[in-house]
Parts: sequence; C-alpha cells; structure tokens
Amino acid sequence: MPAGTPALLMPELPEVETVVRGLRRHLPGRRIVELRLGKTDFMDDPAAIGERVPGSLIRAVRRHGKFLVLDLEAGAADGSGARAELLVIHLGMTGQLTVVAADTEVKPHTHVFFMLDDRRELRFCDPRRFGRMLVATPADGQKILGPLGADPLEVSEADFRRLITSRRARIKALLLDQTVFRGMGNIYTDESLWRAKIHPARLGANLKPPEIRKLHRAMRAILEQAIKLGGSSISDYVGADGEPGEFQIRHRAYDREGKKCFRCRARIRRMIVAGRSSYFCPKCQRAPRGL
DNA sequence: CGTTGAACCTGTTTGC
DNA sequence: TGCAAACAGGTTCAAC
Repeated sequence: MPAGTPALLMPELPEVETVVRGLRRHLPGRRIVELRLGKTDFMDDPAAIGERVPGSLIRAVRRHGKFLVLDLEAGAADGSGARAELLVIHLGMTGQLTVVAADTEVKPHTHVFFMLDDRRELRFCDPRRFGRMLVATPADGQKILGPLGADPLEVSEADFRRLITSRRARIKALLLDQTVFRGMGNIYTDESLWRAKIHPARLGANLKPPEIRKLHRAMRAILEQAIKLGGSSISDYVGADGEPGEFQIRHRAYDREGKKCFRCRARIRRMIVAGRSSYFCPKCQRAPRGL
C-alpha cells in the first residue's frame, strides 16, 4: 500500500454507489430535525446549509458520478410551503457518511451531524476535508451536476467510441475527466486499462476500434464487479452502517509496482500520467511511440 | 485544446 | 530512535 493511503475508503464510483445503497436503507422518509456543524471550509455556503436543511424531509438518495445527492423536501411538516432542495455531497479522498445511533462515539474529523427524527444521526467525517457539500435548488444543482459526462455503466459502445476518439488527450486523462465520464477514478482507470491491454499514455484518438471495444467492456465489467463486492479495495472500508466490510478486490495493476503481471509475469511499472500515479504492465500494455 | 504543477489538508509510511 | 520527505483514492486553477 502506498505511503499515506488512508485505510478508510476510496471514493470512486463503486464506493459511492455502495454508500448510496447503504444510506437508502435508512434515510428516505426520515426528517432532519437539527444540524450541528464543525469545520465548514468544505461547504460552498455553510449558512445556507444551516438555514435550509434543518426541518426537511429526505425523499431519496442517489448518485451522480462521484456525487451523492439527497433529495429533500423543505418547508413545514404539514406540507405547506414545501419546496424541493438538493443536498449535494462529494466525498473527496477521505470522506465518509454513516448513519449511527445518536449516542455513538464521535470519530475525530467528524464535521457534520444531521440529526434525524429516529434518534439516529447521519454523520459526515472527512480528515482531509477535500470533500464538498452544498444545498441547492434543483435548478442550481444542475450547475454542479449538469457538466458531468456520461455514466460509465450506461454509456453505449458507440458513444464511448465517439467520446474517446473525438479528443486528443491521453486515454488516462480522458477516463479521469469527470466531464467526459462521471465517476471514474485512478484505481478503476488503471484496472480497466490493464484489462484492456492499453497503455495509459496512448492518445484516445489513436485507439483502434477493437481496443475501444475491449476498454468499454473492461471498464463496465470492473465497475460492476466492484459494486457487487461492496465497492472497496482495501480492508478497512466502512459502509453507511459504520460496519467494516470484508470486501477485497484483487488489484491487477494498481499499487502493484515491481510485482508480476498476472497475465505475463512481467514487472508492473509505475509512471505519472495525467498527473497521477499510473500502474501498468510494460509488456501487455504497449507504450505509444515516443515514450 | 491539452498538459503540468501547485494548492487545498491530514495522516501514514518510508528513508536517511 | 527521530525527523523530514514523500505520498495518498479528488478537484480546481494558473501558467505555458
């Protein structure tokens, strides 16, 4: 495990999906009766959250890329003056959302307590505070969610090809670009490229149709498997119920520098591509010319 | 357009 | 042993 890797959770698409599914079992139908705030520098507008969230009813929990969205119905409990609000949350690198009994011990770096009407609390904990939180009308929420690209699990092969070949950036950069595909992160990008045998520094526009087809399939298969396994790649993952999981995905490339490729036994290498650590097999994933 | 590097912030591991 | 450096799953912005 690389230095400093927080043994908490890795919020890429499968992890956020896992959190959303966990929250869905507890939150819809609950009312947020009170809010307590710690540090708020990860909020767009802390005052707005303090004013508009308390008293609201949680209608639904959903995911948009790596963003979690709570659909709220704000206004009086009798339904008068009801208005729709979105609570938009990004977990950044170390964010956690858990639903716990109100008397549960508070972990360090817990910055938001959403007190519910069933003596429980939704808590947001984020040591690095790279996360983000805001309340918005559905229209304003579109300013955040609207620019996000295609859902990697839904995108058709034809659209996938078009999105990749119409750009001149490296494939690694394209997969990580949230305005192209929403939800891909560093781990699953490397895993998808390894499975499709494509070097991260290849230009998207230069990929051949069979390669694009393989990548499309690899990406979806890996994301689906990760979701199925509970969306975590390290052992100390904590789900929405606060319970540690035993989810283990065996990385094929990510964080395996110097180890043998599971396909060809060559040594996995690491290089910086698109500003991020990138792990690949130099034999299976042929480097583009000029590298 | 696309790339790079720095910044945001805290914690853990590595290396001297 | 101790301390500093390097690094981390994310995003955003400035500079080239």
